[in-house]
Amino acid sequence: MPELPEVEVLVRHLAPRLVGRTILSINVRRSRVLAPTSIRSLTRTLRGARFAGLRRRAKYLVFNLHSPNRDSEITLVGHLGMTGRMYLLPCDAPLPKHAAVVLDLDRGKFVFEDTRYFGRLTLDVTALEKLGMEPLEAGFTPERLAEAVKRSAQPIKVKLLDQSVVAGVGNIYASEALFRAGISPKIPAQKLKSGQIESLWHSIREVLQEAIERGSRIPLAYSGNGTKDGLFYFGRELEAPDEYEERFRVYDRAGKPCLECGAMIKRLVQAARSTFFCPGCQRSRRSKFG
DNA sequence: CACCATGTTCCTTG
DNA sequence: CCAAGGAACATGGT
Repeated sequence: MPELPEVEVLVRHLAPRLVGRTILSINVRRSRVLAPTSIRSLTRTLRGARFAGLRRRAKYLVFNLHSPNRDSEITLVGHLGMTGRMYLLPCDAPLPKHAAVVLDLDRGKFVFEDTRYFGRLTLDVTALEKLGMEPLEAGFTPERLAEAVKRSAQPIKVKLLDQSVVAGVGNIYASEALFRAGISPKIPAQKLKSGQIESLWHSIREVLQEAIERGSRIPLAYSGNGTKDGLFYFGRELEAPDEYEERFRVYDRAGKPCLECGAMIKRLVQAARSTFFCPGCQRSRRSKFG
């Protein structure tokens, strides 16, 4: 679920439901997800605080709260890791097996669930300081992308996963963007021509923007017993069948024909992650349109 | 049992 | 100091 588009859709969903709510109590069931914040510190800081805002930065959710007791502003940082979810439930709803943190609110409760517990909900803000450009914002230009990448010998696919360069692109959309740009994932970043950089810049934005738009159209599923509030879910069963076909053009399609040229989509491993690409459309020399 | 999984951080090596 | 590679984290699906 969680790359930039999924987090963006989640933030848009949660923000209006969360802002204005007050935290009555904090229930930490897996303290690892708070690290390096302690249970005591989180509990003391959040009790009585009210949600004032929510925004996205890369794949992070940034919650702003106000504490009336201490008259101070609080920043709470969330990350979904690989399997994290955040949603609102009625206060009497049963908790999922892997609920990591539960915040009881003045109306309902906020649940952070994460089967693998790679995610975070913490007062530690340092991760945000290391992040690079927001690909959908004005500061992201072909020139800045070229500058950020021109001294790296790393394969471009690996470079796209580096959150200090372009923040928010993950393993799925890195493969998808390179496919659309007609660029081989194996090319050393510094060897990209300016035309390819421009094409890649455009593809990154296009792929992310389209995913946000698709995610915004998918109805959210709800956990709990028929009570309809808040479980964000990106399951294929919720998507129209015709849309599922178009969701990814190369990701997880190894061995299937390329929708553009019919060649067999291939999988390779880079930096211990799977990369999917079309050997026909993504040559090492030039972009699709020369 | 084997391998795979939408992510990040830490440690080692060069 | 930096770049790059790999293991670790933890659980579940196929």
